[in-house]
Amino acid sequence: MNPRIPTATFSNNAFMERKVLETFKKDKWVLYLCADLIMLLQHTIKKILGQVIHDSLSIPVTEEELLIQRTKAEFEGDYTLVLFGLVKKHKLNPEQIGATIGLAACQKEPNFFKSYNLVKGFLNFSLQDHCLLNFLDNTYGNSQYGKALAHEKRVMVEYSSPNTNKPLHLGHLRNIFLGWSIAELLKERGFAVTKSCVVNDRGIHICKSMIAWQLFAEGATPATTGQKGDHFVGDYYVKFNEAHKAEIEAGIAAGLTKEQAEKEAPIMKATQQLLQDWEAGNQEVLALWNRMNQWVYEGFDATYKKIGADFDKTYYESQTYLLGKKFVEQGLTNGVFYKKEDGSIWIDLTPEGLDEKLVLRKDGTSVYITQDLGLAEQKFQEYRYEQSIYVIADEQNYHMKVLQLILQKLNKPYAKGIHHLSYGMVELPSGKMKSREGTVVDADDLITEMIEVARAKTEELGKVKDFNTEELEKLYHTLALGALKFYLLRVDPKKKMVFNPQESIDFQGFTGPFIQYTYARIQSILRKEYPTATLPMENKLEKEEKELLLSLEQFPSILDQAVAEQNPSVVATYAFTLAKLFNSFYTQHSIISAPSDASRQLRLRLAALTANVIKKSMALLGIEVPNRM
RNA sequence: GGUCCGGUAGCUCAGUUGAAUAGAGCAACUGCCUUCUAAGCAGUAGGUCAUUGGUUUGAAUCCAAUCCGGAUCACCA
Repeated sequence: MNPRIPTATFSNNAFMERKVLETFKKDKWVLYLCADLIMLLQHTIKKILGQVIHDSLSIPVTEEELLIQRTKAEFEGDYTLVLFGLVKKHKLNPEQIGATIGLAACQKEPNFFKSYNLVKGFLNFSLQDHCLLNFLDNTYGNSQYGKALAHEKRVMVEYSSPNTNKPLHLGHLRNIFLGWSIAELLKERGFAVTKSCVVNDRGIHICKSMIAWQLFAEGATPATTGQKGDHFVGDYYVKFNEAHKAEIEAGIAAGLTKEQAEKEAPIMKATQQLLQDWEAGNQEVLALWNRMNQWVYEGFDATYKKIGADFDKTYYESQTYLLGKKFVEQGLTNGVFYKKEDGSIWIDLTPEGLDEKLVLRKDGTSVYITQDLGLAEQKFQEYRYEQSIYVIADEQNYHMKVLQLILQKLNKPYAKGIHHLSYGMVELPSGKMKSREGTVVDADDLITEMIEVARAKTEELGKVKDFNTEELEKLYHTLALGALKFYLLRVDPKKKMVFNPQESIDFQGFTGPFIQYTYARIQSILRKEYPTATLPMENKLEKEEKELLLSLEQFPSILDQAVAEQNPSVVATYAFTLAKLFNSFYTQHSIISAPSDASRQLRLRLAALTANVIKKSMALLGIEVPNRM
């Protein structure tokens, strides 16, 4: 029989227990989280210590007031209560209350706390091994570990949202990996998620590609050239810019100013004409527009498939760009907007410290913000979301602020649920990527290069010589995308990052393949032997075993943290730390040849649970793990 | 100029709801494959946490000022 475990949170029923928390982290956006209380040791410790402090010192404390952290490696213990807060608030002596609390806690729950020690204001507790063994035995075979029960909170995550005039580049990849991962993290923690994509399929940019195609293609198509559709169309966008540049130079040579030359360039005038024809519904123009967009979509789909991105709903700007006009009428009637003499319509955001903002041009056409207003409404009508997350680069911080503010002023109930997941741009050592100057790192090219690197490394190591071609291709793909996705997701989204194409993405250290490798190693053991029988509770834990277990136990709260902060790098860092802990354990202790049956059962379970958690963590980042590599 | 974001080891980054001697990876150097996969492990070296002042028992973290870098403030999207 298992020893008694001293709180209700460890009972079987507690597995179903849920708690809804409100988390405010940095921004005012409210997020509801569900935490499975069963596994959270920290929570249990707080509960016990709160009671102990109340009983032994007659001080009422809330759990929020207690600061519990993992004990630093150089001190003895597992978890530490930091006493300074209590000491300050109640003007107490840390030596005295530390001793009192430590003693009382160990006496009250001897099956939970093994011992305590006091160093300055830090009260360190060691936990009884069997608490952790119990956790391990209950969890190791559970592939659902980390998953929260479903609840009714609906969230929409919009990401990718490309223009249709050029192929996806490295910046899109950061956006896509981020958006996809956040959506999966939300799902894992019980949210009902809709992944959406807004395709900017109309406007001057696509007309540029169209005009260049008309002028220079001589009827060529992706089919006749064998080129991927998005690249094909992107090439004409580049050709437009080359032609435009030449015409500008000619204009300047003829005595025009730069601005005049840009505007008056024949190819630019033709492009504007094309846009007007498009808006007027010119059949021929629409046919070409449809045809070229179709080429692009085929290209995008191939890339999405390759990187494992998917969407539940796609909005096309051509179908939604007029929606916002209703808003403008509404806002005019209730006085939120006002009309200037020339007929243009504005909103005054100066009371909020922003500027006056145009919402409708004097010719009655809508601007960028107008479209987004309409689309927000459309999304809400269709999905009744409580939160709507926009994964958009930080250059649009102002735009998103304005969008939310206008919706608030219009009293839209969904305004407060709008959240801009703002991420930093990916730059090159030479600075920003510029598609006009051809300095972008193309997504497809980059993936191809990564696959080559994966192939070279794998061949060099020669560990999978028995793999057939198909298995090898699959492995290279898994490793290449693992390296790339991890590279882009391991850093805080809001920080801009520099990508150096010269230094290829690593396969060692803090990387995807390092973690994949750890997983493959574990699988190699589990193929030989999978844990059976029962786990003897008299096992004494080695230092490395305990470290691993304490880390594994934190997994659900790591996921909550990632969701609350909207930050997959939290999961990436965790997965890396976990893999490192395992590798350290692995080199010091043999699993198959453990000193006893009891120990072997323990270590097999540790290996199995580590593999599960690694697999789940990586899956939430969109990264697959191989059984062998 | 207004607003916002950032500055931590040679490089890339963690740590920023204040807490023990500021941590990883890469690069450099030293060890470890006859034993479950060395894409690994163990170790050495590397820091004025941009600067200055303040709050505090305690500051990379909070406040103020300054310096540097970036974004944005379009009848572009």
